[in-house]
Amino acid sequence: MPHTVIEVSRSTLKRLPLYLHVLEDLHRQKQEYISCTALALKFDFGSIQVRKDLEVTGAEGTAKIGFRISDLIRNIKTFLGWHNVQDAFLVGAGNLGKALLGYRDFDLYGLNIVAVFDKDPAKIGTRIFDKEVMPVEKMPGLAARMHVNIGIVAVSAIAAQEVVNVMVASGIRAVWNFAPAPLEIPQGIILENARLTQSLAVLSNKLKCLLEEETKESVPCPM
Amino acid sequence: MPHTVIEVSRSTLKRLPLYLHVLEDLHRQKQEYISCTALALKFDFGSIQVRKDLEVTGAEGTAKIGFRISDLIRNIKTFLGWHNVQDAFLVGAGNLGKALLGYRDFDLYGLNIVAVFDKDPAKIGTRIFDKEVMPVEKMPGLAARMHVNIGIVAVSAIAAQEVVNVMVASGIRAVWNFAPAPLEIPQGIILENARLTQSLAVLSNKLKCLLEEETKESVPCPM
DNA sequence: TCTTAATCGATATAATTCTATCGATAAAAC
DNA sequence: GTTTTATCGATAGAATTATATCGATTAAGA
Ligand SMILES: NC(=O)c1ccc[n+]([C@@H]2O[C@H](COP(=O)([O-])OP(=O)(O)OC[C@H]3O[C@@H](n4cnc5c(N)ncnc54)[C@H](O)[C@@H]3O)[C@@H](O)[C@H]2O)c1
Ligand SMILES: NC(=O)c1ccc[n+]([C@@H]2O[C@H](COP(=O)([O-])OP(=O)(O)OC[C@H]3O[C@@H](n4cnc5c(N)ncnc54)[C@H](O)[C@@H]3O)[C@@H](O)[C@H]2O)c1
Repeated sequence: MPHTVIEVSRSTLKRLPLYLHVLEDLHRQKQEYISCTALALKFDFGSIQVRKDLEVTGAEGTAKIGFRISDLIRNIKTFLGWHNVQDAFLVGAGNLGKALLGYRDFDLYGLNIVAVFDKDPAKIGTRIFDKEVMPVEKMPGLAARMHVNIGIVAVSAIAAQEVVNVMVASGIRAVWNFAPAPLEIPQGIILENARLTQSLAVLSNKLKCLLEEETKESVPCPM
Repeated sequence: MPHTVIEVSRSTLKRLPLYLHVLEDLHRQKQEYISCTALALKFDFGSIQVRKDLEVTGAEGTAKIGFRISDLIRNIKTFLGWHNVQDAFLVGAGNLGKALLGYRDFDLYGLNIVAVFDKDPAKIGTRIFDKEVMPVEKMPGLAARMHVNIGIVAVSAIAAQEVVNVMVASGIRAVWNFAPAPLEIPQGIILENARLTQSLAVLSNKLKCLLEEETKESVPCPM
């Protein structure tokens, strides 16, 4: 029997953590069930969207009462791979790198930063959130030994490609990139860009439209 | 004559900063022109996509040689509203807040953080990247006086709604939210969520599929 | 017990977004 | 000077994604 490939859109994938956060909140408040209708109220999209998204995780609801929250949480986490926390290397102990190191909730999102690397001699050897900053040269050896699959790029754009190359050579399977540069990566390695500027671009454009609309009146701006 | 409303998709808006970064890089290297074909090589989508995106900014190219890079940069920045830098307030002087304060490139992206607020008495009065942390109570007065339109939320999820409410009451027009909580906001105010976990979710899911595919062989996983 | 109302699950339709095609144009090659 | 090639700009078509509809199901109320 041919195992049918379930197509999961990127959009759906990106909505799942939104649901998860709300669901964990409700779970802490001891609520047991929720309907798609109720869940959708928290967002600016509809209940059908929510139901369709939850469907891909294999969740099953009951008519009239909805879904069991604990089931949904488990299903979403399993679907995303967040039930098993993955170890990760972080390269770049700068402003952003420090923030990521200090983020307490990554374990909820399946991520555990186990080591930090930098190339600045002034930073190497110092400790940030109880982790020693190591020279990049140590990465290949450690990656193999510790079976680390995820590499986080938090260096300047100019250095990003070089860092990724080292990561790939070290056996890293997935790269989470915070630098604004487009990176080249061999086939079979996962690359995901976390670009703040994308989000900022949407905000800026909307604000520009809003402000323009106010000064010159009757300037149409799509919202 | 009816001014036709140009529909700009969110997807297009989010790709524009990607182009911008590459273009500014090429500009520094004194390259004068680029074709959509060449630009698209940097990304995992095609040249037609690039051309269609650039079109919305009003850019005009020349057959055989492509677009003048300086024109493209100007057009994109104008379209996003990044040619005029907007002042912004940041609330939450924690790990992430500090990283944002220390980010040198925001001026390139039309953003200038002019003040920082927190509610922790231990932090109030301290200086971070040469900016004094102020109590949240001071925001309403300052916002009106300084005509600040953008508010950045970098507090814990539990406090985010409360902070946004103060921002809105202070006359903030656009909110850039880093907390994972869904926020309620009145009609007419812009809300943009910068959620790292969305990006992480895509990465995690892909990695999970990759790893599963390896252990049990012949498990199909959509990529 | 029977009716009502809310919700799920599946299917169908609509909207959006991406990709391909083709003539026009401008530079380069011949 | 003519041909060739690369690219733009516009339009048409395909694919993807979001939304609506409808019967089935289950709990609650009459
Ligand atoms: N700070 C932010 O809020 C923010 C926001 C969005 C994007 N980013 C991006 O994240 C990246 C880091 O930003 P930042 O503000 O932390 O910069 P930063 O300058 O504070 O830190 C960069 C760190 O990377 C290290 N580094 C540079 N080249 C290296 C190399 N080849 N190998 C190892 N380490 C190297 C530096 O020594 C430094 O410690 C940049 O690409 C930036 O554009 C930052
Ligand atoms: N650190 C990261 O890398 C990271 C990544 C993704 C998302 N986030 C999100 O960003 C937010 C901040 O994260 P963080 O790591 O900086 O947390 P943090 O605890 O280091 O900082 C939070 C800051 O907000 C302040 N604060 C709390 N309630 C406040 C209120 N009502 N008014 C004013 N200030 C208040 C606290 O005093 C503290 O200084 C969180 O919602 C977190 O989920 C952080």
